[in-house]
Formats: sequence, structure tokens, C-alpha cells
Amino acid sequence: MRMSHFVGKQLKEDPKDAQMVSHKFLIRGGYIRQLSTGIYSFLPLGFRVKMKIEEIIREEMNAVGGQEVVMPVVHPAEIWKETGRFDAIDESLLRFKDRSGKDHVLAMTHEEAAVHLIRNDINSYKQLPFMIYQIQTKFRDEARSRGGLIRVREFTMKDAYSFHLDSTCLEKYYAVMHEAYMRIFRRSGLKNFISVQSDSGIMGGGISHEFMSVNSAGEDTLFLCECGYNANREIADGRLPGKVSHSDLPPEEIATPGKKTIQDVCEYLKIAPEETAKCVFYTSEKGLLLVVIRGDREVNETRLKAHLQIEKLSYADDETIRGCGAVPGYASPLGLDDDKLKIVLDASVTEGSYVCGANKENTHMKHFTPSRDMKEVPHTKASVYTTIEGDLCPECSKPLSMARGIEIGNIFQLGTKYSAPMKALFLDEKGESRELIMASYGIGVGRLMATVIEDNHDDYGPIWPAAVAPFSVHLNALNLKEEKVRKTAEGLYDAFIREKIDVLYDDRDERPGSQFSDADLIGAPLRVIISPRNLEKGAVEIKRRGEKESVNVPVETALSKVKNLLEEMLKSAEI
RNA sequence: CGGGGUGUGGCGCAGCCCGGUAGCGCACCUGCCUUGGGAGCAGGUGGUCGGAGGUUCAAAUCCUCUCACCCCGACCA
Repeated sequence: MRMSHFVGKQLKEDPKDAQMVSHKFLIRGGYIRQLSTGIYSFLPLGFRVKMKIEEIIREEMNAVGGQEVVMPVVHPAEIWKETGRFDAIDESLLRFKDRSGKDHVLAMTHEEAAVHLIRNDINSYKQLPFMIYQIQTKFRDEARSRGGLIRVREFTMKDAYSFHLDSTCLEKYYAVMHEAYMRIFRRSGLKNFISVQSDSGIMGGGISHEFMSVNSAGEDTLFLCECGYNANREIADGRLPGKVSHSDLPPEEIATPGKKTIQDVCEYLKIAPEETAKCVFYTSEKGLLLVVIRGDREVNETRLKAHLQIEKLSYADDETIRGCGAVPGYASPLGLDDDKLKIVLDASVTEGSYVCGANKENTHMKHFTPSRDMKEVPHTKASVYTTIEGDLCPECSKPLSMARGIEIGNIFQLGTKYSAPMKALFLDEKGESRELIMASYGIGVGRLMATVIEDNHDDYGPIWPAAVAPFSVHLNALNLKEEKVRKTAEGLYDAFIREKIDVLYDDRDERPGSQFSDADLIGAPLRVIISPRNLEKGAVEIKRRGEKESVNVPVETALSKVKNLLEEMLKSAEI
């Protein structure tokens, strides 16, 4: 490609909107342009990178038996009603009517469409297992998009769906996909990524993993251990460090006038928050809930929902709290109207003694010892506190460290969550009708592209790994007015094209500084420079993006040298 | 959805407080000159100042409403 006619200009200044490095370079480099909040066009440069990434994904999906399909972006509401998600999902599912008034949605994911696609086609266990995948546009009406391609509303996603006859088969394939994902991210050039256990939320069923690029600008909070335990904050199960103090004394009331918050109580009584227990009231579709948790800890609502199998959770108001006999600000799990609420005793307070509310205005109680005092009170035990840095690894008991991450992919074991309501059945060996067992696997292509920049850049622009670079070679001709320069450059350009090497030829009569700056933003792994200075010695210069040193080679050997270097770079990326 | 902020040529901004009919840098066009890290000189093109209404002899500037976009938070299949 000749740069003189290449669409997508490189910008000198950072766009005002951008905070993240990848966002700045994607705009400045001429990769993408924003059309609306969270909605972007891809310029030729961005499209090329996107295609390269998609090709890696395609290869890896095909390598594990994937069969590529295309599914619609516009779905009739019916299939989403079959699974109940039409009503269950919030406004992020964009709903609209067609001319006849029929409800439709813009697909945010394709479980329903995939099941619909195969349910009449699959009827025997002999056809199982199999996997289909798509690389397509999806839409989620995110409450808040940000960070360029990191969090958008319209995006390209690779989604795969596998179908199995039993959970053994599913688990086996799930592990195969996990490996394929690791290869995809490695080949794309990510430097620091991990898979973490995650919550499956509305998606579904059982075990799930998120693939996270560790990045301080990431949106997710992760807890990591050197033993290999990695978990998203939503599912992390760090153990509490330190000893608990235990008292054999009976509960004893203590006046705490006007002290309603943990902080106030602690200052007043001169104790630490971890010596208190607090009562957190929630309303849910299963009624009023009370979580008794250590004063310094927060309730992890994701874990609470998962534990109680509920979907909706919100803080209860004071009036509701009084309704079960509790006094807001001074609440205690003791002496409540037990059939009006469900009490959850969090693992942070199952042992030890605490200061807790006394269910009386302006009064708390000391020596509250749940293991003893809760014996007569109906309750369930659960671990629903939020893990913090320094908690101990649930697997090896070393302290956990905290990190931020960008979610670049996820895999879910769905079970029969979709196949059951959508009646995707097959006949097993015994001739009995059974529901298909499913899993789904997603990768955000644009987000992955941005993350590759986050992991591979310097102050001047992206340093694309050869496997995903928009061009392999950036050919600079310094001073085109010199006939010799022009001839050599044109000759090499033609040679690269003949050899099917992706080359971007800067044939503009720009000064060297401008050419180099633009080349840095475009980030091709190899730069070939033709200049009067070098040509006097019959040489052209070859330089790797991101490295200071360059080599001069005779004009005649430039082509083969470039070919060798590219091969070498690609090989080192294939692991 | 809550809090904060910004809208003025393609991009980045000044002008607004204190009303008088739009300016700077970059980019772009022409010419000269220059060629190893975003040169220089000269001359140009391009904007109903996000939109609507109002106040006024006069509005980018003051008032009201509205839309868009950004940041923090909530949410996130």
C-alpha cells in the first residue's frame, strides 16, 4: 500500500477524550474513529489488525474441531423469551419493534440463536460432541462505555458453543478450549495474562473462567497467589488472616448513644472494626435477608446471590428493617421475628466474640459470640465477605496479592441452562431422550486488539507483534526527489509485493521526522529506510520497531534479509 | 441512573466573567526553499461558535430549555 493514498491520517496530538494508552494510539495512529458513544468505525489500519487477530482465533478454533457459522444480529424476541432472558436482562439488551410491531432484540450473545440453529439438526448421541463458532458483531447497550475499544457497545466477538452428551465430555472439551484460549492470547502477543475463576452470573450454570490481561487500568479486580490460585474479586474466597478473640462472658449491653456506624462505635468504644459484627439487611425476590458479617468487611453480593440462588438484591430501607423487629443502626440477629427474614451468618464471624447491636436504641452488646448465641436462632452459614489484599489463599494459605485486569475472554460451562428451556434434545444409546449439555466461549476481538497495544508499546506508538501487525514492513523513502532513492524504493516496494509481504510504502515527500513519527504510530515490526546517505554506500537500512540499533545491508540482499527477519519473528511468537 | 465536566474550521485550543458580528497552533492548498526524528518564508481554503427559544439596536458571550460527548461511581451475560 502506498501511504500517499492510504485512508486514515496519523495525528500529532493526543485526542482529548482518551485516557488509556491503547485508546490514544488507536485514534492517533489512524486505526479507529468514534461514531457515537461506544461505537467505532475501523479504518484500514485497524481493520488489518482486527483481521490478523481474527485469523489467529480462526486457526485455533478450527484446530480444536470448531465449525465456523454465521448467525443473525437481529433476533426475534421469541427465542429470548424461551429462555426467559428477554425479561431477565436489563436495558443492556437493546429491544425494538419491526414494522409489524413484533419485538426484536439486537443480539448481545448468541446462546439462543445457536441452540435454535442446531436443535432440529441434532437428534442422536452419535453426532456429539461438536462445536460451532462465529466471529461477528454484537451489541450491548452498556451503561457506560470507556477506554476506546476496551469497553464498547458495538463490538466484534468470537463466540463458540459446544454441545455434549454428558458432563464428562463437556469438562474434557472445556479443558481443550482453555488451552486453545491460552494459545490465542500468546500468539496475539499478550505479555501478562492469566485465567481466573469467575462467577457465571446470568450466563449460567457451573464452572467458568475469565481470561484476564493484568493491567493497572483494568476494570476487574483480581486476587492472585504464587501457588497459581487466581480469582476474580466476585468469586475470590480469601481466608481471613489473624486470630479471633474469644470471650466466654455472656452478652452484655453497653450504651452507645447516637453511634450507629461501625466507625462511630469503634471510636467511641476504642476498639477495632474487626472486633465488631454488623448486620446488613437486603430485600430480594426470596424476601428479607440479614447478613451478619464482621464489621471491617463488606458483603460480596455476587457470592451472596450465588449462595442463595437469587437474582435481585438491594439494601432494605429502615422501615422494612423495623418490620422484622430490628432497630436500624443497632441491629442484632438475636430476638428478631425469625419467620419474617432469613439470616445468613457469614464465615467472618462464625468464630470469636464481637461487639454487635443490641436491638435497642443507643445500645450495643459486648461478648456476642455467634457460635454460642446463635444456636437457637434459625440461620444458614455462608462465606459471603469480600476478599481483600492480604487475605490468605484458600489453597495454600499464603497471602493473596491484588491486581487489576482487563477481561479479554471467558469460558462457561452452561449445562442445560439453554438446552432445557429450548428443548434441544437427543436420543442416547438407550434410546432415551436427553437434553444437550452446553458450554460457551467468548473473546472480544476489539478489546483484545487494544490490550495488545497496552502490552506492546513505547512512548511513540504500538510495537505490534509480527503476527498481528497491520503491515509487516514499513518502507521509508527519504527525499524522493533524488532519482536513485525513488528508483530503489519503488523497486523494493514491487519486490515486497511480489513476495506477498505486507508493505506500507511511505511515498509522500515528507521530511524524515514526519515519516518516522508516523511509522512509529503504525508500528510495523520492520522498517526499511532508503536514503541518499545510505545509498551512496549501496546500502539500505533495516530497523526493528522498538529497537534502537539498525543494520545496513546491500540493496541487493535487502529483500532476503527482510524475509528472514520476518520468519524469525513469526516463529518466535508461535509457541 | 447519581456526581462532575466539555461542546468555537479536520485535530488541539483562546475568546465568554465585562455583549459590538470570530482568532491562534497543527493539518490542508499554491509557490520558493529544505531533506536522518514532526523545518523555514510568502500567499491561500475552510467555521450559521452543538441545537431551540428568549433578552437586546446588537449574542460565541447574558437567561431558559434541550442534545451530544468525556470523566468518577453504580451496573456488566
